[in-house]
Amino acid sequence: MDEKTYLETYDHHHFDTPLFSVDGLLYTYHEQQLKVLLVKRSNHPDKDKWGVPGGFIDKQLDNSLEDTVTRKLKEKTGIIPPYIEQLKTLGNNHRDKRGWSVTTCYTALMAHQDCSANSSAVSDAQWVNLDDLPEMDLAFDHEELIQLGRERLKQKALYSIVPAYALPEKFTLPQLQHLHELLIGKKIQKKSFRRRIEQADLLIETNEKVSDGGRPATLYRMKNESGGYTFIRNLG
Amino acid sequence: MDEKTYLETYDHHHFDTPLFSVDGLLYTYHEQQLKVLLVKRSNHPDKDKWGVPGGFIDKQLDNSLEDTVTRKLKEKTGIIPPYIEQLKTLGNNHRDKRGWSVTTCYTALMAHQDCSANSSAVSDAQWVNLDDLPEMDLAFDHEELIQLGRERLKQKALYSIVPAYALPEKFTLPQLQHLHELLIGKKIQKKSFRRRIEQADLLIETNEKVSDGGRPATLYRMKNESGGYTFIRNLG
DNA sequence: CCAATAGTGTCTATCAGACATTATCTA
DNA sequence: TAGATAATGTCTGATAGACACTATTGG
Repeated sequence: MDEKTYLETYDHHHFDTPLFSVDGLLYTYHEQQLKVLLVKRSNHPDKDKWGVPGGFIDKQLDNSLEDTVTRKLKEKTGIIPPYIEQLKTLGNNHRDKRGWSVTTCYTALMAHQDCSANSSAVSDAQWVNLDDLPEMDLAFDHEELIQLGRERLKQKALYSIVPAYALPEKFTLPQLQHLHELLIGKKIQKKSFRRRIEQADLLIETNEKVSDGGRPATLYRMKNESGGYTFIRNLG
Repeated sequence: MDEKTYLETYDHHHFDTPLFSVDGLLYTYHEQQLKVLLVKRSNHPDKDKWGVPGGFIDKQLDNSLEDTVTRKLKEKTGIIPPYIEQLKTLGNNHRDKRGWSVTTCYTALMAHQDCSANSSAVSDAQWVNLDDLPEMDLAFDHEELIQLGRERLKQKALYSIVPAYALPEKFTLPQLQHLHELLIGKKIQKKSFRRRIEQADLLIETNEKVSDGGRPATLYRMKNESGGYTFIRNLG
């Protein structure tokens, strides 16, 4: 049989294909805490449990996996998060009651204020503090996935300023530093933190300042390419 | 409908599932060059072209994606490579003529000498120098995948000694350094390279030495946990 | 001896850690 | 002015880069 004939008679249902989904682990930083977006499942299995946004690819709508995760996250937040990166693909025969199942997970970051799920009209999506997850009995292995994403963010905090995407467009250095400290799990020397950011020229200083009870802090914006910058030496 | 009824009547063929495969990018170092294992495709599509080892999951044989890639690599090499790590999942509607297709790729390393594909009896698998790939017209997007894996290995070379898994069990520091230089694409200071490995106590010195025309070099073995060690400061 | 490769000594530059000091706001 | 928070100055320590030097083999 030549390839043309093969393709004409090909039916992908013949293959031993697992269930395949795409999940988006969307984190943000709000009120000094790290939060993740959860949605209430409206379908079986694990109906009515909370889980991360995600679902199946739509062969009509999506040209790539990135399209799928972007579409799913936009459905729940109203916007496309400014930072989306593939985390890991998990596949085995026990994570889903329906049998062999694969999920490709993405880590995403956005500002809390930019998310329409904050609206009181939305009841099937909410930001949840990561410390509160153990009591929530999430769907499938989603709690494990969220911890995996958090580990990745910790690494990012050690050698980049990617966590800044979890902040509003304009933010202060003390805010960013606190977020990094939260992710890394220990205090950072203020001087070290500022030095490396200044030397790598990653931020744009604005004229604005905001006060938090003491001397007002300068607001900064990220430069376009700063998310891709990696320091040659880690913090911690 | 309750969950029990749902699961009893569930048929995964109802879903808009893409084709899903697992690929193993297996690299090694031999005769001063970086090589990747290719196998000749025996089935459509892209029949008779060369590509990386991989295939579909087998719901009977595999409990996880790692099982799948391990099984596929063992089929072609005779052993399970000592280093296997997930690289990336690529999914879109144009990489496979059959339509929407997803592949989860793993990067793997092993010693050239340990691979039974070197046997003259094997004609459907071969190690190919990475520089020779452009002339080979590989199947699907496999050339791109191989470059992605190579990029990841370059990063590993900057902050770990993971590339050592591409060498025989016993190897010399000049061998390892040359492999790192190949991956990074530039010369490393001999002193810097040795210092960091010694300080982190990553290798076991053997009594044996091998000569390469000058003063014989000491053979070393990796410690068990050394693959997981990351330096806090990069080379380069 | 020389050529070749392995391995060390040592100086410098860079950058994170520590921590004291100064600056700028509000009450 | 006191209290709080932001931002800086400056010393130390760790470690990579540079490069000269010594060591050990074969011919």
